[in-house]
Amino acid sequence: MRVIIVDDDQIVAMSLKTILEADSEIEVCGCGNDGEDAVSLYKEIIPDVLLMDIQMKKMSGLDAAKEIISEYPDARILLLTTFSDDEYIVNALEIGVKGYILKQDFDGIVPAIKAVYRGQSVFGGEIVSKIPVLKQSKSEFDAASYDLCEKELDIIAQVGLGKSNKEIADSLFLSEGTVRNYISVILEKLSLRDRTQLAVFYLTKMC
Amino acid sequence: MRVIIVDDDQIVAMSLKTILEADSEIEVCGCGNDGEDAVSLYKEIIPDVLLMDIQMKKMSGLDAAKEIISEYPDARILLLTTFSDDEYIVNALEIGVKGYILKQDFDGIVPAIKAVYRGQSVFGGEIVSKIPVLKQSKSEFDAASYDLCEKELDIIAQVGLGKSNKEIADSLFLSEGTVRNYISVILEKLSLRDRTQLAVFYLTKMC
DNA sequence: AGATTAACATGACATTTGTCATAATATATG
DNA sequence: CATATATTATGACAAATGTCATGTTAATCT
Repeated sequence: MRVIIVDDDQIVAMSLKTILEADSEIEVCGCGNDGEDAVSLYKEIIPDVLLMDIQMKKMSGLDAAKEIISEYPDARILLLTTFSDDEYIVNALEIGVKGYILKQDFDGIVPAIKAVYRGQSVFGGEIVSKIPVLKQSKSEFDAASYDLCEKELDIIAQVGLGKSNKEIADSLFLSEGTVRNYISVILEKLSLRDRTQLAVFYLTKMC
Repeated sequence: MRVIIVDDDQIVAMSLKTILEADSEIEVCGCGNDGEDAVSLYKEIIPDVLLMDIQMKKMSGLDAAKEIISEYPDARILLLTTFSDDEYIVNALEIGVKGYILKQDFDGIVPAIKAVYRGQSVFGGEIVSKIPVLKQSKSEFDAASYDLCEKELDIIAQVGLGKSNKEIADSLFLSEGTVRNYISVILEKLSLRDRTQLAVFYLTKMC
């Protein structure tokens, strides 16, 4: 299993090399220090796995990965990140990187490389939970648990569209005062303060 | 590293056991044949990793995973699937499963277990590309095209959280009247009527 | 220096909003 | 039938909101 290591920080790069070479299956066949190194080394050596830092001068790991994958779609690239609250995760997934793990997780790097080598994708720690689809997980909002009736839900939906009380009243054939009362009750039930918070609640919790 | 194996098919379960036990770091400390086994074995043994088939009679691997994770949120569960075009992937991610790989990928299972044991998440083959996020284009809202300055964007974001003028004023060290004026200008620029519409705009177009 | 502009503030005002007490009507339930 | 209960409505009131004209200060430009 031939691996290339690319990291801005010489010390980190050497530490990684030591860790990887302690495993008999792995051979470190190249080392670089920035994204441009990564691209040229990759083309020259065509390793089994490219282990690369994300934040580097000259060319970021993300850009290097993009360039490499555009030419070698099956490239197995494992990116290293420093913090788990990393916003690059979606970009990395879009580019087609095979892994994205925390640099600090020394023990995890070897198994991650092996898994990537086998064609799997690996994501460190909390990183998976940062993927937006999952955050906007339906959250299974339950109207019953808030004791909201059908009409109240109608009204909430309209507030969530930015409608005024008068507009809501007209569309439901109610008086404006009635709508005001409904909203007052809804705010009480949901422990909210005003219609703006209700709109925010609707859009973030009920959609 | 203590692992439980749960698979509908006795033969597969035994094969897996043989593969895993060939690795000196792994100890198979339990075997089951359906979701209910998985739940009871998990509670009894509390293994480091639970390796489980998805499709099983009595109780599916997905349901079992859900039940286990609701009680043990840190449970490391690796699900096995037969086909890579598997639609359960998003559900699995939402439930909080730590891995989802192809049963056929015999060579990949051991590294996958080790990576999961280290706290990483592993997804086999093409599975990652099935995650819907990747197809969603971000709205790419351009503040400049609406002629909004930095402070206005700050205020919009706070309206989008449901804050009152007073709260916004306090957080930005402005007077309430000033915030009112800012919002009045913002509404004009965005052709909106009130703060609720602004919150809706923010949440749907700017996030 | 004089003029201009940006950032922040005030006060007055109309409107909208949220709360509350109360009540009319219809429907259901005993 | 009598009594709940749900639905809708009113009016009064306070508070928050949005608009507008105007003012202050400090920085910038000519």
